[in-house]
Amino acid sequence: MTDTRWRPVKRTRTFEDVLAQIEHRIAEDGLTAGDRLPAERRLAEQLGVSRSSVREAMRVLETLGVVSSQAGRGPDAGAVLTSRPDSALTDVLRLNLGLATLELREVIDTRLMIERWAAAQAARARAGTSALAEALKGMDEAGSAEEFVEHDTAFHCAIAEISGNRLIAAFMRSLRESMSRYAVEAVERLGDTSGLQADHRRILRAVHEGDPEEATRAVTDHLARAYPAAC
Amino acid sequence: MTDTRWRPVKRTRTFEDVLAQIEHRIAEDGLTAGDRLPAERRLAEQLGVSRSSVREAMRVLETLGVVSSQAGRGPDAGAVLTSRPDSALTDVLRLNLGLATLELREVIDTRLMIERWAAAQAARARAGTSALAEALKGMDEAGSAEEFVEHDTAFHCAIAEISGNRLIAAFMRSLRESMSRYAVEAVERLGDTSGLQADHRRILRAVHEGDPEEATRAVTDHLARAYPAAC
DNA sequence: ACCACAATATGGTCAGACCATACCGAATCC
DNA sequence: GGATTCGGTATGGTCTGACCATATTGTGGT
Repeated sequence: MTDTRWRPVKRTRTFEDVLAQIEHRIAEDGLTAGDRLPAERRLAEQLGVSRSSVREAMRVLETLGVVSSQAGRGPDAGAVLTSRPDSALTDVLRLNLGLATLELREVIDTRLMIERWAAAQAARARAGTSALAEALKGMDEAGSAEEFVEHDTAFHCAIAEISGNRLIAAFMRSLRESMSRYAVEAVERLGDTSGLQADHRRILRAVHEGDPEEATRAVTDHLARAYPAAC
Repeated sequence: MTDTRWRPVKRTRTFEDVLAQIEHRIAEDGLTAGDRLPAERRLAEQLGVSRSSVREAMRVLETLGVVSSQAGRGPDAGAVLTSRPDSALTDVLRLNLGLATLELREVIDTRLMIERWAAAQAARARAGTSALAEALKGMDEAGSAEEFVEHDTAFHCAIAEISGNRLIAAFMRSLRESMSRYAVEAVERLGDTSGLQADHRRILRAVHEGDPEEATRAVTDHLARAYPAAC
């Protein structure tokens, strides 16, 4: 008991230090999307760590959707700061769904919350309903459940885009992607999609005419039809 | 042109293959939180790749909140499957806010959406208002803006917990954490917190009495007071 | 039975090498 | 002079092998 000193319970791993340094530098230097980070070897030298640790930090940043790495030479090469929260959110949701720690019910409720909000906002914005009409046409012409769901996703994501909130739009896309498997199953179980299409047309009309309350109601009814067990 | 064959535009990096394999195995074997993954060296051998690639994949999985690595030996050592979407969501939001690609307005609107939903659900659940009362007391006794915000966060997160939806609760926590800096600024700018506390008491009353509509209104008014510019 | 200590399995880190990619620039050819 | 070709070079991607830190497990002595 003479030489063993207590240490902080949680030691920080090297790559975590690197992460903190990089994030600090981003805040300090006011770096934004498009700016380049130093090369891995250079960063390793600057921080006095091995390249492996820098690389692990890069993987984390890439996973979080804030850097994009590109080999080669020139202005586009190296680690460039970006901002793609989509894939990160999607991965988080998909993997946690796969581990069965989130129940489908929770995801569907979340989706309902977002769709209601987005539809109301879109009705207030009253812009760009052409994307909605196009998705509607795609669903009409769909030959399989997968194809139908694909355009259905486009329809609902377009509403979120129109709402103007990129965070919510990204979250919407992630939710749809992570549960696309279940959506296909739901459509197949339903068989007939004419009811869903009637709902879609009602939503489109409400958005086009700028009626937030009706849009909210329409979306609520739509999801109640799509997921009868959960709602 | 005799031997150079075209390759798919996007080559997959080794660690991405490893990720896919692991995710596939999770789905295939029905692994859930608590189960262990093979050791890094063993996994590398099984998949025929280097340990570095396996480690980079582990970093990604850890970032996404689905594995937790522990050195040493025994049943708790190694890579264990978990499910902690919180830190992953928080990091995604915080870093993307830091890159100024998400505007504060978008985050606040998202928060408003979630809080309205959560308050209504909590009022329907009518359970566990003791955590709310405790947070309220903490805010009363707070000596600084930081301390006030800390208990304020606890209050609002508790509402999300009561709602019973873990995904939305996790998202709420992440939103609060990633914008805690701005919350402190807002409280300091406001100076007097008595108005906020009156709002909190009104929210608590609505939840306790099981009045979803009043809870929604109370939350809306509260956030309008907290972020006057954004609402 | 207990305790001290070695063995071992695990993640964490490092150094150095080599490959693949893509730009840059100089040499070459027309 | 302009276009083309080809080597140089900076970058990320991968591998190997070693060593360290940590924590359990086994073993031997008391």
